[in-house]
Amino acid sequence: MHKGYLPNDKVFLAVDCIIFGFDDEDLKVLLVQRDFEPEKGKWSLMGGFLKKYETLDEAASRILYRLTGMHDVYLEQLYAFSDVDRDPVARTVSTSYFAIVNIEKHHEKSNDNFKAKWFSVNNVPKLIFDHDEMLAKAVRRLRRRTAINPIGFELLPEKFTMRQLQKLYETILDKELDKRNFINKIKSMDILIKLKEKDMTSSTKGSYLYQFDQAKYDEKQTNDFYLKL
Amino acid sequence: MHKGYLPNDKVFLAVDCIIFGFDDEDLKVLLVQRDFEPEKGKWSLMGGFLKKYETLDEAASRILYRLTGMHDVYLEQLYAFSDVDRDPVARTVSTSYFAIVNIEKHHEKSNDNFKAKWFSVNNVPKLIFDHDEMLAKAVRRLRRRTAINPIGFELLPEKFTMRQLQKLYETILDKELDKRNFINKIKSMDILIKLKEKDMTSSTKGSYLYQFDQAKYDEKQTNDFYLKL
DNA sequence: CTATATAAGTGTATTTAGAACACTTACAAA
DNA sequence: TTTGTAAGTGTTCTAAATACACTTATATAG
Repeated sequence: MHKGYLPNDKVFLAVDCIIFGFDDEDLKVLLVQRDFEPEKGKWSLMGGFLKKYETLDEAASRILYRLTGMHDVYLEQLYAFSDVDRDPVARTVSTSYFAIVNIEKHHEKSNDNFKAKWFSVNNVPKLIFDHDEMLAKAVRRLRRRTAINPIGFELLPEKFTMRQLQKLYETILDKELDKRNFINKIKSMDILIKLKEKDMTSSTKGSYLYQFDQAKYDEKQTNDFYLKL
Repeated sequence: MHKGYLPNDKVFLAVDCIIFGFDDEDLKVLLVQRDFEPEKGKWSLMGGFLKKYETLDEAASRILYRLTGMHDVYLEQLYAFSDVDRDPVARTVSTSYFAIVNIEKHHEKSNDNFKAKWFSVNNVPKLIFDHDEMLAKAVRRLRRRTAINPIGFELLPEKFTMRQLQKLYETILDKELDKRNFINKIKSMDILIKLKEKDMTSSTKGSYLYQFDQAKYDEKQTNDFYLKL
């Protein structure tokens, strides 16, 4: 064996996913109830082990797909957690990823093999191991990301109203925003398409629906533009 | 063994350190010349393997101390790199850390067991494995960090002039800053102590020396304040 | 059919923060 | 005593962020 590569130093490398969604009311996180020991019955993030022939990104995708049936989801590496005793079974380092998924789409495809449930991030049960810490870190990262890069669109249905979008940002950032200022800022980004259709469920007057313009967004991405709220 | 914990899934977990310094001219990075295979003789980041009974942070500290003899250095976890073939010897995932050290202090304590050398970040040799990518990511992170949090003070001697500080920021951010605007912004942060002493080396007039006020800084840290340049 | 209630939609004025800009000063060396 | 060098210092202009209030469309209840 080569210098330094001592088989005894090998450890388990896990991947845990913090999966965010939004339901017009709350920012939610998808948790699973463990059906195996240790901590059977407790709530936890969806996780798994890194396989020999995949990258961490691939492992995160695989784990996410296994639970939600969804591909092409926004996924971002968050942080590697490595407390020596974080996992009581064996020395395991876990690299956490956060994902942003559309709850509607998720409900169509969800995998019933897992006992999974959406929880409001403000009302999450005690999680196993250091998963609370992971979740807290993910929420902070999501807030910062959202303030820089409009990734939040992933959380909305394909067609949405300005008020839904505003509600989403208010929920993520956990602060109230002014309606007019918000609309102006969003319009100035120029990445939305205003549709002729109206959504009539929220008011008698009805409110216009918008669509995210992926092409324009990609175009702008190159010269780093950003949104500050 | 418990469900999912398959010994065959264990991997090596390395830690690589991107060590930044500043010498009044350039932003520098400390590299080591490998004296063992593979890639013997090539330049690389200082690295090592995670031991069974330490966290990643502890491993990074240990590795940094081994090379520089320095404790209490700014260290931040950067990113976990996991390409399947990134290390030709064995499947190894590497968590990278970036460190900010004071070059002067380093020179006093440096460990001669390693062939280490400071390189300007703009003029770095080809590195082994994916270390180029790690370095590039670290530079980006350092830029963003510096624009938010005044961590750059770690790179300066204990007493420094405004022009040195400005030069440092210009170097990190890779753009020129206006002298007066810079001073105003720094002063408005109120985390520096202006000394009676002057530094006479840079000009005939001499320029006042400043000191970083750790106490005031810590105080402000709580309510997240930041610096935008 | 008229009145009422509800959420949507819209523009301007004020404040604040960022950027641009040039001359004077202290001192050493010629 | 003159000259050269880097330090030090405020104000104006511009752009961005914020604060703020009334009108409109339409369904429903009286």
